[in-house]
Amino acid sequence: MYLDPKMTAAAVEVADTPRQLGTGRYAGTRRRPLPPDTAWTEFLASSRARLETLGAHEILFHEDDAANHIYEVVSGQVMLYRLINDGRRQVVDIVSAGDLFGLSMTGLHDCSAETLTAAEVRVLDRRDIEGSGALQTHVNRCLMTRIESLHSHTVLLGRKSAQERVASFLMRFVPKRGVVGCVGPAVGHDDQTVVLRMTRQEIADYLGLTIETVSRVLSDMKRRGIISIERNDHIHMASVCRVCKLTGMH
Amino acid sequence: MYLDPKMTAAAVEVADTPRQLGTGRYAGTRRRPLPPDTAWTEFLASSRARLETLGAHEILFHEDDAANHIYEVVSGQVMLYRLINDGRRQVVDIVSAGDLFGLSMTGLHDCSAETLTAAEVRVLDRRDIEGSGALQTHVNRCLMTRIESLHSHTVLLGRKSAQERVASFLMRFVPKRGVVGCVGPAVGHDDQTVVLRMTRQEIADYLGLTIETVSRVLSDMKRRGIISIERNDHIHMASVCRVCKLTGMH
DNA sequence: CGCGGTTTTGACCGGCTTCAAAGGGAGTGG
DNA sequence: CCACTCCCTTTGAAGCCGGTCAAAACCGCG
Repeated sequence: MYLDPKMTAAAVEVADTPRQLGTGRYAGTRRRPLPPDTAWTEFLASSRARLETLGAHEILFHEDDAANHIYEVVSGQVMLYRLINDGRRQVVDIVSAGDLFGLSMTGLHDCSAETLTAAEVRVLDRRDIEGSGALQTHVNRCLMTRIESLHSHTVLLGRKSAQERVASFLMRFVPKRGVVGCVGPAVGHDDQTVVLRMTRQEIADYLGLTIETVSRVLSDMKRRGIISIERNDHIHMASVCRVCKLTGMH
Repeated sequence: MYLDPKMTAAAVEVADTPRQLGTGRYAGTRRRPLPPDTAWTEFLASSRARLETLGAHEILFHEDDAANHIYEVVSGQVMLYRLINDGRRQVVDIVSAGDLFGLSMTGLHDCSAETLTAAEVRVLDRRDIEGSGALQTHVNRCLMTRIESLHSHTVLLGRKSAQERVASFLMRFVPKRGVVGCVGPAVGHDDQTVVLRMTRQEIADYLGLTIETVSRVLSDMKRRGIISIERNDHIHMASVCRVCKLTGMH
């Protein structure tokens, strides 16, 4: 049911790059919390928007379906993925509370959307937001955030080793570190438990790896005392800082 | 000056995927030409927008620079890239005529921008567009297009072999095929010459490969009669269709 | 012709995939 | 409570793709 072996990331010369860049923040999205957008919240209150409550692993739409609605994650997480004909899958994005998804320029969805966890999703008619400029401003901010997140993920897929990918992935779930902007090495002891609400297969498809490699990297980190795993989806990091150092950003 | 070896893409089971997806179009952006946006063109005419004319390999901004302007490509191509501290580089996007770039949610650019070719770029003040809803609509469309393009690139980096990446890259430059939406196998003979306005290093950094691998793949395609190379940046494809089949989308 | 840059080619190696089998954990039924 | 199944995960062994390092070829250009 599968196939194709594939590649290797590269080490790269940056010969003529003119200057050294700024502080090396973690590659996760450099997002800051969106300020409340009154036009948007008012719209939600008055509109025909409906709130859907979904269980884990429910599909919202498929690639190539007509894109007549846009979606806002209220709670939980949703993954967006693409398939290629021979069965390979790539998870292209993971969205959570406040994120918009399902917008399309072509009229057809360019990927499929499936909940990772139980989730609430607000479904809006595409045309309802197309009219209003004030709403577009909010949509805009969400799109820019997604783009910055995709840029980070591009670097991960193009240039990071398996270990760096898994470490980066773990850091995604640490509040105030990684994704939201690292606040620095954090004083005192610095342990943390993250809950992975994804199967190994989903993680692998997100990180551009195989299920076996993800498993091996986690086992190796466990062996080295960097993490401990309980119940398979609860991962305890003895030192967040140590994991962060493995991401390839420091 | 570099380093890290890296990974392998994966073959993936898609066990519980409910249905077979639609037609396998090429993974390049599924973009269709934007309809003329009168609000936008009027704005450009009346605004303080300035048009900059640049040579090849000029830098517009660096990662972490303040993002006070947004940019519109008028002609030529611009690449966006990120560096990680040890020198690895990943080109995260390549933009051309009509595309906007340099928008940021955080106030700082999340990547650097450098021209690939001689180019004209319109530079707009960030605040000039922030006010107007009508303009946001145009910005929105551009952002959605970029996101769809990034999704395609994510699949390429996460799941494609070196040969598939290079073939996909070549198809990018074939008008009416790949990027803009494949019009099908094309009747009659179907040869085409594309001009690569990028060095091997830039191509490698875009495709998540090394310079040597890019070179080897191209040599191999040449040996097999699929392409011929003249003057190093002119690549003649004997049959576009044949190259397209190597992209991994068919 | 010689020189500096990029590109190509070669030989080797290693990380990740592949293929295969063993190990858990949860649910069901006796 | 235990046996059994199913599914996911982990572990093992082997192979290959692409990276690494190094040298040769190419290509303007002075």
